[in-house]
Amino acid sequence: MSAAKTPTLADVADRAGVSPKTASRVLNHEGNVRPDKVARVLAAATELGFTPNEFARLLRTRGSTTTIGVVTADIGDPFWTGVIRGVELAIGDPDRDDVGHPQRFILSASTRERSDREPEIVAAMVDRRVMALLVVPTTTDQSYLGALAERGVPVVCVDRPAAGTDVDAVVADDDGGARRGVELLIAQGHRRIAFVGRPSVYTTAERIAGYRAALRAAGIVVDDRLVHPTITDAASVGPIAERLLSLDDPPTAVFTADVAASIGMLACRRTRSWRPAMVAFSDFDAAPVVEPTVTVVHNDPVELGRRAAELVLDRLAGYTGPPRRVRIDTPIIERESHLA
Amino acid sequence: MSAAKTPTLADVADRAGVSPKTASRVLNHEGNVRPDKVARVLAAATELGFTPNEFARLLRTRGSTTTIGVVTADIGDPFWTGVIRGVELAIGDPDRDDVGHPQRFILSASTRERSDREPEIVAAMVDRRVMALLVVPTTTDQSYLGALAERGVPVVCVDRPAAGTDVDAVVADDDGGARRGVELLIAQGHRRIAFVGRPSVYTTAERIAGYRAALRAAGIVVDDRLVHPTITDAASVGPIAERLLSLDDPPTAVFTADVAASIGMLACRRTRSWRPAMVAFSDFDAAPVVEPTVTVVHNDPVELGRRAAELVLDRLAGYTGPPRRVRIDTPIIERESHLA
DNA sequence: TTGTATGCGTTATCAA
DNA sequence: TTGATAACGCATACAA
Repeated sequence: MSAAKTPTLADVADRAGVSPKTASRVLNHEGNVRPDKVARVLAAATELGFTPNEFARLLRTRGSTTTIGVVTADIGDPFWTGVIRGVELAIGDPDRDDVGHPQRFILSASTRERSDREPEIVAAMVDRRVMALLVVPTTTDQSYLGALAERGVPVVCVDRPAAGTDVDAVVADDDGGARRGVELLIAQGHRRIAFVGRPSVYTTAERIAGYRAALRAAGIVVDDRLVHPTITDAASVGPIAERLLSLDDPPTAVFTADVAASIGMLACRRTRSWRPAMVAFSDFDAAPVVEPTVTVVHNDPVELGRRAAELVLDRLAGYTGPPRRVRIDTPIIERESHLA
Repeated sequence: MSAAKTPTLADVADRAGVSPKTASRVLNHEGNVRPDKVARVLAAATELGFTPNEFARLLRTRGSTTTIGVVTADIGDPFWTGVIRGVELAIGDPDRDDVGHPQRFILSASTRERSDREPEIVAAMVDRRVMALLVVPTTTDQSYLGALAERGVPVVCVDRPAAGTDVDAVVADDDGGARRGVELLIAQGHRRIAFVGRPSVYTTAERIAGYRAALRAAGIVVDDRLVHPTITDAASVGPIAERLLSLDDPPTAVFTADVAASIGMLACRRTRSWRPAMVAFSDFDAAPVVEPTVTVVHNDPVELGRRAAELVLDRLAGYTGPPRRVRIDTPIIERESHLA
């Protein structure tokens, strides 16, 4: 509205009766300025409401921003906002050694259904000179990220490793977590254990692998009719439960591979007479308060984001070693639902 | 690592054998360039891997970014990430009339415990020339936002109105929602109804107001020993439940004012023999699947964020009217827990 | 301690 | 259709 042109450093200098350079010195606390001029410049800056133009500054200093780019998959899933929360926590952590760092920001965008936009979004973020990038890979090829890392932009993949290139990555122990979860059910004597979850390129595959490994180790043959990595939301668990129940030899236990599957399964327990034992991948708010309380494999998006941000901060702090892989533990939280 | 200097427009122009301006024309699709030169420039840009320096461009064009700044309170609360999700959805909505808009981003930061940082963060975002600002007010005075709005930066407050200035705001119907929720309990014959929730400047006050209004309207005198806007997390509900139960005349129903209170209350129901009727403010994943299913006042952070972003987009599209207040409905979702 | 001249990478102006 | 030149706002090098 008001066209009141944003005041520049030159305006401040004029008003203070000094040269632009002196004003710059004052505002950047370089010292070597007479106290009275310091006062005049400061006063002028306040009166004018001067705020430095970050673009001009960064253009001149060839610096990068204090911003970390975060590219997630569909933002509709609270899991990814949990990751963002973890990044927030890490970059604002006062315990890190680089105290007095400037305010850091998160520049976020999600690919939303169209994973082909992933490279575009990354490119746009690089144009905006983000100081680092966190990417949840959704495409089948992240080789374009390698070029970035070589250009000196720290890149970390989250939740899944990058395909086609070797960059830092933070992933959860999907395989091991699923395996331990299913083992818990096997230890209760179950031999017919269903797998229910949503389809996903990497993580679901890993969890299915863990599920199969646990069964194989126990000498149980995998029945593919029990494996349903096909749900879209909690509601879609209902029909799957029907099909499972209609089998000659229905499962006596269920491993739910994500929160949606778990919520859906709980709904089935309520509305149907079916009461299978249950272990869930990913903890959720209600798990400790429903009846029975739900035993889960803890999969913490916040921790994922936090560790990823820490890898980034390490690189920004000077680490130049080879790409690192961090695997976040997925410990079992034993509650009641795995008991027969 | 590799110091491979980022190629500039001049580099592209050199390689294509044209002037920088011509290269610029081509890259910005300004037209009026001979086809063969267009091809040469495009080829050179690709070969060099040229990406424009956004800072230089914005400096020159005096433009603002395509970024919306979002300042939230403590990012530890999933409610705020829900708001961010809503903003994401709105700014990426292909149904809006401004199709073909450039990739828009969210620049986010949270004040984390220290609400005094709110103005600093806003200032830093303005220095970064965000095209608009969404703020969840945490301080007691947002008059500094008024100046911003006058400078032409669209500002929208989310969840709570700004104090000390009149800017766009999107808030939930906290008062009405709480009132309707409590009325539901009164209709079931309850007259001793407790209020449990976390302290908060604005929203909790509104919800308590609704709670009181409902009681007053029913001729029930408010007993302050039943009002506990003091929890910090779900676990802190336990001691409060003890105190409520130790009263001569314990409540027969509870209104939980936020998700933490609701989860905490569910835990109390499990671990104690106390089974009060219950209505909760804010829906949560497990509400439809616990026993009994929880009747809630629906408070949708995603909708809050979405509407806020829409106000912003309206202003960016040219709306220059007076500040608007949007109140998001908080409809009751009747399930079972309100029944005695 | 202070100021002048120059350049960062891009676009705008205007003349050719 | 093209290109030389200036300017955006700031910081750096170098002088004074």
